[in-house]
Amino acid sequence: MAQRVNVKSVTVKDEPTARAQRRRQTEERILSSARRAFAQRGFERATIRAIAAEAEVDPALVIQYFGSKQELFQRSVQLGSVPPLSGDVDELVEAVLARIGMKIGSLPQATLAMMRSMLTHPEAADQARATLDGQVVELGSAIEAEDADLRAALMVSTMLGVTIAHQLLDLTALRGASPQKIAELLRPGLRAVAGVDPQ
Amino acid sequence: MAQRVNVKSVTVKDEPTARAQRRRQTEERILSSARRAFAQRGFERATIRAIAAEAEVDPALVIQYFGSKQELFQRSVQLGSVPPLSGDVDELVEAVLARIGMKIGSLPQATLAMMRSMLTHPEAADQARATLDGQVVELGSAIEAEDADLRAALMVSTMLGVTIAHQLLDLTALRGASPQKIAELLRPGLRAVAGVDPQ
DNA sequence: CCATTCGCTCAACACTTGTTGACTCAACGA
DNA sequence: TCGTTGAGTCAACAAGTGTTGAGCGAATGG
Repeated sequence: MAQRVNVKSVTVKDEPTARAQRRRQTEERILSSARRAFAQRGFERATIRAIAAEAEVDPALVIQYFGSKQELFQRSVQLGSVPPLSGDVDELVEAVLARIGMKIGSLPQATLAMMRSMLTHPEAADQARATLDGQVVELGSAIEAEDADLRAALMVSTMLGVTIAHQLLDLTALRGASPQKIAELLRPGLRAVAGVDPQ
Repeated sequence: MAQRVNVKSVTVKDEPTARAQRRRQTEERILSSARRAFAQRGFERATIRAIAAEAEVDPALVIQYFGSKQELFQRSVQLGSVPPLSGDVDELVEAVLARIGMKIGSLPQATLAMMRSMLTHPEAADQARATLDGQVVELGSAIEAEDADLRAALMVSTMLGVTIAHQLLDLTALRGASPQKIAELLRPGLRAVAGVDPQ
């Protein structure tokens, strides 16, 4: 149970002191609980008390570490950098589909927290809008057809809708569906919206 | 300002008494404020006090009339019957598109309230899931291709995504877009998902 | 005309929320 | 070894929430 810890930091460099180590551990534990809570209850229903309880920590500590519930939320939804899409339209569509095929069902809690809260929490809405707008621009600049941005926005909206229906609403018809199957059925439609022959 | 009212109910039948009339008026006024509040803040952030204030009424009256915030919400999201879809696949796709073409931008507050709350309010989620599941079945039973229900679910999800992105998130690229244009761009994609040649 | 109904308000309750400041005590560094 | 730092707790506060019960006064109807 008790984990042995170097007392004097014998090794050469920046061996983190036991205290700092412990601090980062609890901080990470809190963040993890927070992400889970925000992801499945949304910003308003997730309470600091519940988060603290799951992290086995006093509520006051959460505030002491993160400043406020809002700041905790911001830290919670910060996601590891998403590699930017690139290539021609065909490749982009495939990339988007692959993202669904692989990642749906295993989306990071940060993303789910974000999506869960974006309709009711104004700051989450702003951030979501910014993120989605960004993807629209990325996609749009590769589309040659007229109304590139509008088409891109519709593609993004489609993926958004499928993700919400599947991950957050748990639509019955999507419950058992395999991500690959979904991607496969979506492909012709997405290609059509992107303005290339559906093939 | 003062509207003349029959004192003795001279006319033959069921002339509503002034009191009852007044009551239904305030009840409707409260419902209207509630719908607006739920639609733009969501269930948790919409407060009874704010609703009552906008309806120029005491908060207690809201509870007295509707029982609880939850019951008020249920009454608020009850929407006038949606005509069930019917016909073959082509007609169904057109009907769905027409619904976007006409109604996006002028969706009833009840629907918006529902959608706004469905990710964070469990009861709203249940009701939304039920409604969407219903539409999936309607659509699915008309699709001849394999995976009819899955295809139907993807169509419904697409419409859901577009509506959310347009009405609730206010995506920049969708901001100015005309509903007809959106429907037009969506058509080939939807037809593809429905399993008919995109044409 | 008068007793009763009933729309409506007022003030308060009970509870939950985020947040704060004083405090404890083990780890730390010299 | 000893003073200091800092992780973590405890109890409490202030604000806001939904909800309740007593009460007022006008409409009602006999």
